[in-house]
Amino acid sequence: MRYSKFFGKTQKETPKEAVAVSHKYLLRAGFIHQLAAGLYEFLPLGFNVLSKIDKIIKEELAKKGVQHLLMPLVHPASLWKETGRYDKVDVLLKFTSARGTDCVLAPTHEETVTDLARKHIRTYKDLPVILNQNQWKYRDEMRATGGLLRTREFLMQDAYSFDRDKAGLDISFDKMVAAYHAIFDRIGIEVVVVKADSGTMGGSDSQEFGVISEVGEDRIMLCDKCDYKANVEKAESKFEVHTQDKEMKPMKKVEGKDIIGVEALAAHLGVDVHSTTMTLLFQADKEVVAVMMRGDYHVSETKLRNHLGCKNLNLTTPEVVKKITGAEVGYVGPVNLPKEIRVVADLSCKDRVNFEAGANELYHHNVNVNFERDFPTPEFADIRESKENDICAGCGKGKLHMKNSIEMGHVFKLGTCYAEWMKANYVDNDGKSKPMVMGCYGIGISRLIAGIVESSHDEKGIIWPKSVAPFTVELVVLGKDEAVVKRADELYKELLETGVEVLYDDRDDSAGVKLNDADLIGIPLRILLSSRTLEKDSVEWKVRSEKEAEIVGLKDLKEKIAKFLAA
RNA sequence: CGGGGUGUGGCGAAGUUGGCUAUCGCGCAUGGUUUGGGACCAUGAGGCCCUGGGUUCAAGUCCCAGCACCCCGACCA
Repeated sequence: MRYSKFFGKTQKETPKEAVAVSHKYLLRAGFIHQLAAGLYEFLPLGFNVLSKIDKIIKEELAKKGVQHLLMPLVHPASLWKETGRYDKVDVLLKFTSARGTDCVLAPTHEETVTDLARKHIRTYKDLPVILNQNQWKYRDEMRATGGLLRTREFLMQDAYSFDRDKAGLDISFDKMVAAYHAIFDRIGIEVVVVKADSGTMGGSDSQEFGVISEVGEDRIMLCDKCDYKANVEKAESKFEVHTQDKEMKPMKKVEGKDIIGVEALAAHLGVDVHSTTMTLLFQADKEVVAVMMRGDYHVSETKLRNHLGCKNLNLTTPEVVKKITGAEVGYVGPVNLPKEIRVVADLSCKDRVNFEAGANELYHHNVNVNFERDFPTPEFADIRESKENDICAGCGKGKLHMKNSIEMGHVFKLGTCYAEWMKANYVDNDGKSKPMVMGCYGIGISRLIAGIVESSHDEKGIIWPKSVAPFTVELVVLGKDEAVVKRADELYKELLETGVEVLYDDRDDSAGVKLNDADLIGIPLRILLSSRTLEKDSVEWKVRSEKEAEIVGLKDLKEKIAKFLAA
């Protein structure tokens, strides 16, 4: 392609809305254009990259026996009512068709694929099967950010496995995990796999594939000694154990008006932060639950939600706090709570003696509080969010460190929940009808583009891995000299004939403009022809990811390119 | 959805207590001189100053309403 005729040129100045590096470069280099908040057009450069990734994914999945299909983006609302997700998924865009049918724009395709399965799979002989599509998704997020990092409409690879039983699911799941590693390896991007929460997807096991990056919205914990990795929501760690008093002291009520925060409170009371207690009231579905957390830790709402087995979990309103405890937020404690309130304490609270807690009385705290003597011993559970430098629960030696990560892919073992909601059954070899066991597997393809740029760029622009670059070679001609331009035109045609994807910068612009644009766009190999190189019957050879350029004879060029591409 | 901010040629910006023909840089077009890291000169094109109301002799500027976008937070199968 001749760059002079190419649609979507570079721009020198960064549009002000862009903050993330990938967003800046992708906009400036002409890969994408923003239509509206969270909605992007893929220009020819961007579309090329998208297509490359799309192809790699499909090929790698096919190798594992995955079958490709395509399902609609518009779904009848009735299907979503079957699983109950019509009212539960709040990013769901609902609309009424011109004919008056209630519809949704698909944020994911469990409903449609399960519908297909129940209509086409009859016996255990039809199982296992894994179906995949690379299809657009629409999620009406409250807020889109960071260019392609979080959009409302995005291309997603989503696969769904159907098995006879849990053992079969494990095999399908492992197959997909292996395929994902093959995909990311082939693209040439380093991913970190962490244990994650399955969220409202339901199901048990879940893993996230992420790229470590400061702009990532996910927080993951990595152990510096072993290979333990987990999403912060899920990460398990050992808490610090402090020596405790041998004897219980009498409980005492102390005033602490306008003392905000555990640090200030600990200082005010003259106690250690770890002996203070945050008591929080959560609305867990219909029940109010009191949660005790040691002052130096925070509650992981994910862990708490999983422990309680509830769907919705939120802090209660200040009105509810007042009604239940008689005090304001900030002075809640376990002592004298109404008997019917369930109390869950984090494991870090266990075995403490003479600790502090709110007194359920405005401006007052209790010190020297003790379990059993002052209030019934609550249930204990790990509901603590791990923090930087916590001791790893995996090896018990290393420290956990927090990193931000961009979630690229997510795999879930769904189990039978969708099959049960939608009656997707098969007849097993014992003649009995059983629900299919499902898994689902997704990669955000458009987000992956941003992830690649985030992890592969320099101060001049993007550095595309060969596997997904929009073109593999950029041919640059410098100067207007007729002989040079003529030779460059010829070379361009020769390269095209060998099947190399070439972007030919034939513009009548200065060297600075063209070289800077080439750096920005980030095509892996740059071949430059000028009167200077032509004199020596050669070209300049510059690999984008390397610092130094070299001179290569024109007659050796094609062979060298072939070698470069094969490497 | 709560809080904050911004809307001025394609991009980035300036525009004072309301006051003359809306300004600058980049980009674009034409001609010329240049040509290995964002060249120079000359000429030129390109504007519903987000939209709609209002105040005023006079509105890009003030007031009201709306729309869009951005940032922080909540949300994110």
